[in-house]
Amino acid sequence: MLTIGKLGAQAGVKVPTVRYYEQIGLLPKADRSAGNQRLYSRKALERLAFIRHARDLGFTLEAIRDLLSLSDRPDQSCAAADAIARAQLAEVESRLARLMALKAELERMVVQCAGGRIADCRVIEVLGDHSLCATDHRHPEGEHIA
Amino acid sequence: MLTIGKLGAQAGVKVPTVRYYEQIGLLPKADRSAGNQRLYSRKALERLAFIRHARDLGFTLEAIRDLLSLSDRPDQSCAAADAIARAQLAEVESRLARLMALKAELERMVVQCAGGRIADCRVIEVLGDHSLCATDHRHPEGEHIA
DNA sequence: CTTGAACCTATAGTTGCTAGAGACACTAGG
DNA sequence: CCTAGTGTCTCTAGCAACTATAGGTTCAAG
Repeated sequence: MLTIGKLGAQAGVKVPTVRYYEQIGLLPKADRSAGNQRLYSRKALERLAFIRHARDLGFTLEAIRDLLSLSDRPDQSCAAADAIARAQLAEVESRLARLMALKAELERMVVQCAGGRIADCRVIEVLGDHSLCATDHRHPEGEHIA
Repeated sequence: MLTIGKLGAQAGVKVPTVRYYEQIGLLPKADRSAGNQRLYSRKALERLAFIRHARDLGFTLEAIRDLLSLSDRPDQSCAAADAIARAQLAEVESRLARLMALKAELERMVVQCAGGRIADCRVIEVLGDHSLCATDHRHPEGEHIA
């Protein structure tokens, strides 16, 4: 049995975050010691590592909740898990495309700032004029960059 | 003079967001009509477009606050603006690198899910085992991961 | 003149944590 | 056995950057 500190260290998750995951029901309520301290099994560590890894991959806690509930019923088709991962992949690809465009624009901005005065600064100028922008900045559903 | 709705529409910013920007001091307090409704000049529209564009580029509101205060004093060196833009570029490049790694891993996950049962699902499996992960997940600041 | 859209304020909710206060529990050394 | 120093407990509040809701007012069109 692990205390919350060891658990967090082994999973790479901070202690308050573990308690937070319990609070929102992503982790089950932990068993307690005689002195009311949380105790975790190896299984709990695996579950937490799963969460940690999925977070690293950019899954939302909601998606992770779904994946966890799927993995709790291992006899069903994995189509649902696949769908979640595919959606996540699409998300990542779109973020990637946007970021590459942004990188190009930022590079243009930075290159053109040659130590002049602000009045001539491309950084300010480019930011002030959307029409100079090569990127497509339409936001179909009011969503922003993560 | 524009009402808040027209302003928002022209800048591509939602009305509550405009009010929020005023509240946190990113936009100056707007003039009001006889009936207490906000009225905006062309200049205010430009300022808002600047903010919108910078947000699209991933600048934080704090960075934007700095850029705006710079652009209010156009006689100074643009070194500061350049520094902000360069920091932003570095941010974007690092996010880009991470996202590309994530994309590779997600693709691996998705490809390997061939319509089997969850028990064999790579999506779940890969998420459960950090060691299968190609990505570098080290945490630079004194975090001990076993 | 009336309807309905757009506006107003104020407050609370969102996501995914993080930080603080003040109190209790456990462990190692003397 | 005592004490010091961690680690843990609960609870509350805060962060970014909005978004949503409630309940009211103003404005422009028909």
